[in-house]
Formats: sequence, C-alpha cells, structure tokens
Amino acid sequence: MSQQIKITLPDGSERKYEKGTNGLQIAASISEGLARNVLAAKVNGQVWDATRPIEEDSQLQLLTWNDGEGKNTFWHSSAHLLAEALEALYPGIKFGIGPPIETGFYYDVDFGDHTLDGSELEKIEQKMIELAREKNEYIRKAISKKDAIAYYQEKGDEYKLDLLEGLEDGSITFYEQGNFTDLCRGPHIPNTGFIKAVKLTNIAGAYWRGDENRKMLTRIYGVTFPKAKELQEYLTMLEEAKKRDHRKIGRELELFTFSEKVGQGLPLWLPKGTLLRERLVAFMKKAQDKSGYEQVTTPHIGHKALYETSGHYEKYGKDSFQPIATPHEGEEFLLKPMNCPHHCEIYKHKPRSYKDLPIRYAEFGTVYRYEQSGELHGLTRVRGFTQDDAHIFCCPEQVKEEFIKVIDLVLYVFKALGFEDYTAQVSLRDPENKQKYIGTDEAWEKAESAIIEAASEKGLETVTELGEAAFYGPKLDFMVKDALGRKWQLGTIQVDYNLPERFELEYIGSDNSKHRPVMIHRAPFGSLERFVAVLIEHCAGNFPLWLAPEQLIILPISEKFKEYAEQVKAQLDDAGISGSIDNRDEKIGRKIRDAEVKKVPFMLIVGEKEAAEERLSVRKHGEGDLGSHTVDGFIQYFQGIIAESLSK
RNA sequence: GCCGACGUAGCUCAGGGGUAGAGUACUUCCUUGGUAAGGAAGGGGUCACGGGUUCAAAUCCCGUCGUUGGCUCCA
Repeated sequence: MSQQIKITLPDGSERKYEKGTNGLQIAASISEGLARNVLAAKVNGQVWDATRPIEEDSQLQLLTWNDGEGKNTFWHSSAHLLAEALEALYPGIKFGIGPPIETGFYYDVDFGDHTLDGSELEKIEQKMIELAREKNEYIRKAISKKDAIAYYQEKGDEYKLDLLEGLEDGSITFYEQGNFTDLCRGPHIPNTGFIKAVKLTNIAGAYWRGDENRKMLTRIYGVTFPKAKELQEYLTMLEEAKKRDHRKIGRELELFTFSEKVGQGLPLWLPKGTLLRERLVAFMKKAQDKSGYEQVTTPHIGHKALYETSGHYEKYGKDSFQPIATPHEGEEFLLKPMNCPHHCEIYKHKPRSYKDLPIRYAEFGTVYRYEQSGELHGLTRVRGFTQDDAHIFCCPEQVKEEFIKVIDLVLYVFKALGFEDYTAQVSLRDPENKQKYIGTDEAWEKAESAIIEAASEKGLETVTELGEAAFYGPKLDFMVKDALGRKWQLGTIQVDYNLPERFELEYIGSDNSKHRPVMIHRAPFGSLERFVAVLIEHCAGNFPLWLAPEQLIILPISEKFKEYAEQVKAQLDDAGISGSIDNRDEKIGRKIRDAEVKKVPFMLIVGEKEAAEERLSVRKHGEGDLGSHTVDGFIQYFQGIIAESLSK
C-alpha cells in the first residue's frame, strides 16, 4: 500500500497524492493546460524540477512563464540547450558558466583557437531549435565529487574543475539532456520541447570569474521563448528601444555631438542642447534656493596638494588624468575630479559658529575623470561632465534632518520630470573588507544608520548593497533604467565623516569649543550629461514643454502671411515665450511634418483667416489640430501648462 | 584597459582590386499651397588615418584612432 502525502496549493486548498508524485503530475491532475505550461515547481519555498518526486507533505506552487522564477528556470535550461548545440557543432570546446539573466541567459565558452564569428550564430540557433524539437528531458543525477572531477578531467574542462573545487561532496548534481551533461544545481524545465523560439543576441568577451588576470572566454548571450510570437514581440520592443536611444535622438534634435579631435568622452553641447541644460540648471537652482543653498564657483583645476589632503590623489592619482605642471616652477595641478575639496576650502576661509550651520554650498561644477576607453558610452559615461553638486556642512545632530531634506529634493526633481520607475539603493561598506575604506568604524556606523533611518522615515523603498559604498562614506543612490534596460545611477546622497577630518574643518559650538562638522555630498541629477541621456530615453525626445529646447514654431501658410507671423512672434516674445518662424518656401503639410519630426511641442499655423481675425491655429505635437485661439489665449494656455508641470 | 564587431556625402545606407552610388538633408529656380513629404536642376566624399601587397587599393593584409556590444573599473 502506497503512502499518501498532503500538498497545499497557494490558494490554501489541500490535495492528497501518492508519495513520490511530482509537480508535473500534480499539474496534470488539476488541468491539462496547466501541465503543458508548468516549467518548475516551488516546493516549500525552493524551486525544484517539476519532474522531481515530492516525498513529504509540502507547500507547492507550480511555476509557469508568468512567474519570474519560471522564466529563470526556462532561460537556465535554454543555456544548457545552447551548450548542447555548441558541443555538437564545435566538439572539444570547454564551458564556464551559463546562468539566466534579467532577460535571457548567456554561456561562457572557451573555443580554444576558434574565434566565433557573429555569422555563426544563426547556425547555432538552428541547431538549438533542432535539439529542442527532440523534446529531450532534463535528467537530474546526484554524483559524487570524485566522479564529477573524474568526468571533467577526462573532458579536460578546467573551468568546471575550478567550479567543482568550491562544491561540497554530497550536494553535487549533474543535469543531462540529449547528449549533453552539465554540472548544475538546477532546477530545469521538464524537457527541451518547451523552448520554441531562440535568438542569440550578441557575443562578448568575459573574463573567467570576472578576473581580468584570467583567461577571457567567449560569452554568448541569447533569449528564448515558449512561443514564437513572444520572440517577435521582444524583437519589436528592442527596435522601439533603439529609436529612443539618446545618442540617436541627440543627433537628430541637434542637442550634442562628439568630435574625435576634441577627444573621446568629451561631449560638445550644441545650442539646443545647451538650452535644455540651462533650463534644467535654472530649475535646480530655483529648487535649491528655496532649500537654503548658496551658489559658489570654483576653478577647473586644483593644486595637487589639495587632492593629497583629500586622499583622492593617493587613491585615484595613478588612474586619473595626470598632473599639469607649471612651466618654470614645476608646480603640479590636477584637473578636478570632484568639487568637494574646493568646497572644503571655501568652508575654511573663515571661522564658523554652530549658529552658521548647516551651510549648503552648491555648484554646477564641471569635473574630469579618466574613464577607461571601453567604458565610454554616449552621454551616460563621459570623461568631462557637470555635476549638480552641493556639499552640506552640518553638525552631527543635523545629519539625519539634512539627509531627509535632500531626499525630498531628489524626489521633487524626479516627480517634476516624470521619473516614476527608479530604485533607491543604500550602499554600505563591505564588512569583510574594511581596510578598503577611509575613516573610523565609529564614524561609519553613525553614517550608515543615519542613512537607513532617513530613508525609512521618508518611506523610501530601498535595496541595500554591501561593499558598494564610496571609499569615504556610505551613500544612497537613485538608479533609473535607460531604453535598453541598462541601469544608471542618477541622484546620489553621500555622508562623509572623512573629508572634514582630513581638511580639519571646524566650528565653534555653543560650549565655546571646537567641533568637527559632518559633510553630505549630494547631486539630485548626478551629472547633467547622464541625466539628459536618461531623460531623452525616458521621454523619447518629447520633452515636457518647460524643458523643450524648441517650444513652438510659427508656420505661415504662404509667404503672404510672413508679416502677420512676425507680429505674432513679437507678441510671444513680449510674453517671454520664444519661438521661430518657418519661412521656407514649402507647403503647410511639409512644414507640419518637419516640425512633428523635430518634436516641437506647438505649431502655430497662420494664414489668411488667422491674419484677418488676429488669431492662431494651434497644433500640438503628436495630437494634432487644437483649433483656433487668440494670441493672448494661447499665451495663457501655454504658460498654464508650464506652471502646472512645475507645481507638482 | 581586455575580447568581438564596425568606420563610404551632414544623416541612413548600398557597392567593392581598374581613380565612387541611392534616399534624405543642403543650394538655386518654378510653385503661394490650409494640418505629417509639391516639382525641376545643382553642389558636396583623400571611401577614418598611417603603412604594406599589387601595374593598379575605397576594396586584400598590418597598425593607429574612433564608434559600438559586453567584461573589468568607477571619487
């Protein structure tokens, strides 16, 4: 007589099954459709193969493509399928690791002498589809460490042997599908037949174990789907994302450019891009003025001694732009990589009282950092950029309150610009590796708890990363994704107990003795460059009216109405609204099309009717004809939109 | 910095051992047109740069620079 086990489903219902029944069988007992879609089973909180027998009473959740863990399992199994195809096509190659990633999976492979060409990917995709059609089961096998080592020694795969070294005997499993066996913890989908659509997206080099001193393997990225249609949708989405690429839109809208002669990673802002920047700067200055900041201005270079004092020279000197020497005296100056040392010296220019604190110095400071050439990317990663930087000098008791105020400012900025989808990351130091950081344990602990408390008081949802702190202090970063889903850090708030120490900053307390202030570095945009890049991708170049570099354009029906167009322009100018006139010898349809393509928010069409009635035909970008308005009426409407978006 | 790919007109791209092509943009002319492309003509490129092979290189080879997808790094 067989034993029964009790299975509890997520809805709380309980069912009895024979001991040793697997997730797939349970699914089949519920519905055929469910059985067809089950990728894995979550048994008592652990993701298992759907085909793995369940031996005791358990909580069970059947995972499908709609579950993140289901997708992960699917892609992980796809990585194995890729490996199987590769082994069939390139016998003798060696394998590193092949995990699922946010979208898809990759496998790191050592091809020996062969260099994989992008044109070979199609052949590999076909092989994968061919193998998928065989519907080979993924078979889990426990194996002893000794046997596993023997297997890979025989195969000559030093990477798998390296991985095995870190594994404990008794917990090692192999997974086998078709003719391919891989060292793997699992879990996997029931069989390869679930994989219906395959796209290998790109090839890249990747160091074994991420260590640049080890061998570089060939990393093949791919993505797979249970339905061909979903692959099509994914590819369409990628194409749409490419259209939002800030590099493309930046060129088309004439916002910025790069020049080989000027140097890589050094953006050149064109007039329209500069206007956009200036609007952002004005916006930030206004918000900061309200929050008690004072603007300061400092030079682009600073004496080497300044950075020796700050500690930056010791830490980054070798990997920075090298010092600039004076011709005769041989004094050395550095291009400033950050503004804070300068601001510390401003703080120091006179004695400070506790009554002066907090002091908040803000500067749109342009800094220069030597970024590795391979790391440069459009405006998101450059070598010269302008931070919306500020440093708050306060007494220790004020840290949390100041921190909260800065969070408010960051959230205000994000809201005004429509960034709703961001993550807030608290970066703490790596407790295992404390010597990487400057400063005492006590100071670090104080700073870290101030951040955590401030974030929680603001109700901010945060993720915490150990080891991601700056060398001088913990921080709270705001990250936003670009069009292609790559994460970028924008706003940052960082507590610093270190620089005040190094610069010997002081204030006189109410007890008439000297005390050390705490510094908070903060930049809500992060850098204007990166912010603009992400903003462009966020709105696909359709900037909110108050930011648009070209807010409106007047389109005369024919040259007969040029004079009236000029008159309208003058009226708008008087109201502080600037716009140009399209006086080209083109039909109105053409002028409208060109303005639409340039994403100009408003088109004001003026012809016989409008000139006679002293009115405008208003057309809104992306929406079309808004009908006839008086000039004053339009001005009110226009200013109303701006006022509304800035009042949020 | 490392691995791979790419570099032809302002832009998007075709071509490919025998001194360069399209569309678009630009200029001029015709047209004076009412809500997403009116017509015609014309100008414009050391085919990234430097070497090599060859009777001949934009094309093949090597190097440099730049761009790009990753990796590593990121005050």
